Amino acid sequence: MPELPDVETFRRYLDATALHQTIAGVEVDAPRVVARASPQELESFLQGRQFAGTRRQGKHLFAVLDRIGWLELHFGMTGYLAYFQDPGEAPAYSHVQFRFDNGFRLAFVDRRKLGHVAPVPDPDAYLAELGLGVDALDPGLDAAGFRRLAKGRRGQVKCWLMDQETLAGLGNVYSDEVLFHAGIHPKQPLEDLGPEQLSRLFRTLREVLETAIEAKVDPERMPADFLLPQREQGAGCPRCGAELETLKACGRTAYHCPRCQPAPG
DNA sequence: ACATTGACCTGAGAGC
DNA sequence: TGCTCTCAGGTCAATG
Repeated sequence: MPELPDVETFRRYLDATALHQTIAGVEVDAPRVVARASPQELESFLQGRQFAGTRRQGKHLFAVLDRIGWLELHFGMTGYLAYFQDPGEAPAYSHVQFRFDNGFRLAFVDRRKLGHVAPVPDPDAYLAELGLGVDALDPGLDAAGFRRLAKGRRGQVKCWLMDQETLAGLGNVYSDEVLFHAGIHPKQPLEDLGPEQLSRLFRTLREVLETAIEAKVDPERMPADFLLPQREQGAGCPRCGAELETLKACGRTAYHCPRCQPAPG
């Protein structure tokens, strides 16, 4: 689930709920979800501090802590955030809970435990270590920059879109969505796309991500021509009605419309 | 460089 | 109903 639009939605949720409150304690019920530190180290890193703001790069969310660095939140496949007051309201799988001195809590919920939270005392060094590419919504990225990213690269366009070291933020679902709206087959060789097609792909990508964020990643609020709500066996193309097909690309299941996204070659 | 596979975890849904 | 199998929106390491 958590790709760029989802994580951006979590970021706004954190901003709207949990900023500027002193952290009284941290409760961890699944130590494997805490990375780069023990639960005790995480608590001492955070105790007495406040989340002063947030940043996001690709699928990584960072809560900025005054002076001492950041807290990283990565959501794996099933992670999300929940803010509540009564401990009894904690959703199942609330593996890490940040307890604030106003009595509220922010939970990092992650059923499959493939995500993590981690203290980041040195943000610059950590970002360098992550090696993430430019955020897909970075205002400094334009069509020309996007074309430069593709230069000299080969392989299937879907795999390239999902490569976090090139462009950060797209996963299986949104790479499919973008290619669907661009009318490009997932296995289209990147090297066969001309400059105009790449520029159009870039504009489509931006539009899709922004639209998903506006819809708060709720499939019900997405435009009628979105593929995402149709991700199930036997569903029809929201544009032409043809039966959607799946294929394997980069080891993932890719949904596409055989009519709107003709096979290359 | 690029692609595929299995592992990491755990639950949901299908099929028997 | 209960069991077993397959699959799931993310990464990472190992292997062609």
